Amino acid sequence: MRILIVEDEPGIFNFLKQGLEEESYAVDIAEEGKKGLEMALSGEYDLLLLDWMVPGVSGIEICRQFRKDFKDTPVIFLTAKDTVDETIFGLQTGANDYIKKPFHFEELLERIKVQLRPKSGEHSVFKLGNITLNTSTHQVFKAEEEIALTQKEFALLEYLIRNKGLVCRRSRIIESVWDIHFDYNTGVIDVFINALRNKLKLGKEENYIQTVRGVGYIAKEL
Amino acid sequence: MRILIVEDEPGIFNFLKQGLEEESYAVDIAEEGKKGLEMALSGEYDLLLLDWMVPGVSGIEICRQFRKDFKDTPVIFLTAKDTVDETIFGLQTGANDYIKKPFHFEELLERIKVQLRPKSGEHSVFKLGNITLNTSTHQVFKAEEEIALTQKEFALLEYLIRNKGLVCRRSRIIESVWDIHFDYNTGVIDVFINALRNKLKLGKEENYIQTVRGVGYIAKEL
DNA sequence: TTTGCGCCATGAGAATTTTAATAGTAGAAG
DNA sequence: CTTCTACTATTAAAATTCTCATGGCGCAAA
Repeated sequence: MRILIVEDEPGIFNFLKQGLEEESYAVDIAEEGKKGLEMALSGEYDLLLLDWMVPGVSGIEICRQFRKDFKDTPVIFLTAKDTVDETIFGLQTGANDYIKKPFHFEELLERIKVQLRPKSGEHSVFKLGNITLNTSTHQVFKAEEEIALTQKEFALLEYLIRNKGLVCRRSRIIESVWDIHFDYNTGVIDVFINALRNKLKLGKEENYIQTVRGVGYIAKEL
Repeated sequence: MRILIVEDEPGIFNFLKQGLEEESYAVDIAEEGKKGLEMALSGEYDLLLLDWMVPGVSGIEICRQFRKDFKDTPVIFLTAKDTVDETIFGLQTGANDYIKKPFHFEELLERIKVQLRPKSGEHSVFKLGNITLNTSTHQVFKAEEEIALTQKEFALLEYLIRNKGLVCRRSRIIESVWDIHFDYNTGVIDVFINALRNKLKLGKEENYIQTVRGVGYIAKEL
């Protein structure tokens, strides 16, 4: 999932960029309104985080322009406490949510997830090369052949495919798939990656799940 | 967790009540403003859901009065689309969030969870009789003795204790602890309840985890 | 190119989790 | 009070998941 942040304060956008990237979002920054609008209109993004007060074109103007072309992409405003009442105007121009500064990162994350959920929920079928994964039936196919996977194997594959093309860090995999948030020190991931590669018969020609040395794994088309 | 809904339309409050109770919240309804304020001020609730347009004392007035005594209890407004701009005024008077009608139940649920999270996060130690469960160290004690539990055993016990005093339906347990949201047809819960009762040595005198025939289980003080 | 280090792959065994079968029990019906 | 039925308790075995040890391999430095 790609997120565009339009925000001029480095303290804030660096904090956001780092945090969101750790959550496996792909993040771009625009420090100024005109550039932000231009990037937003490129259509590359799944969600916009707009600062209310940004130099150049205002956040609300970006939102309005953006909405002309993109009716479904969620927009969240970051607003200072004392401009909350203006922000409501932003909501009327098509923003989906706003969050008051200072905010807890966790809360922002929740709101982002809420906004992105309906869209990702629509698609219950994901593809990776000739592999098809269906989250509603919990089935996996390699070409025409159904592959029987266990719960954890399925969950791991789903995580990798949902983040197709993005490097998945071990720590993030452990958190998302195993729900372990504390002293992480285990080799389970390797074992299950191994199991997936075997069951899916991924040889050298079909190396869809690649190792990223020192970091984790990545699922990608060849 | 106890939630008070102040809302006059039966169609809405019944829908909310049922949905939230399925999520193991305890829900009360006030169909009218004066009664709603009175109930809110009783201090029994962990969260308020206020309709903006409610007969008698207005939602915003309830919120303002309530805030005088309860600084930390979250308040969420349910607002019709065409009164959004007034709602901002509600946010300024101390509401924590609002949601536009018509809304997706899932989204409301997320927002409720967000608001309740910080409070429940504060406490990492839960008690049930002489049993102590610590979520940050992942330890469980029966009186002074530490009891070694496996992951699933711990998760199940945590779920039961977090919902202490409330009946936990099998379907909810399966969803929360096992993360299974589809055709549920298994006897795992029974097996793990059994394991917990054994490990915690719950005899007839210390029947902290009781069976609710046909529904599920309940953890309660004696 | 060779060496050395550290990370990853792999396989086997241990522990946990799940299934499935049987026995037991509460509550309804007769 | 007895019987029947449906649900729960308990146990053992099967399946999955996890740990651990060993060997292999990539990458960097010499």
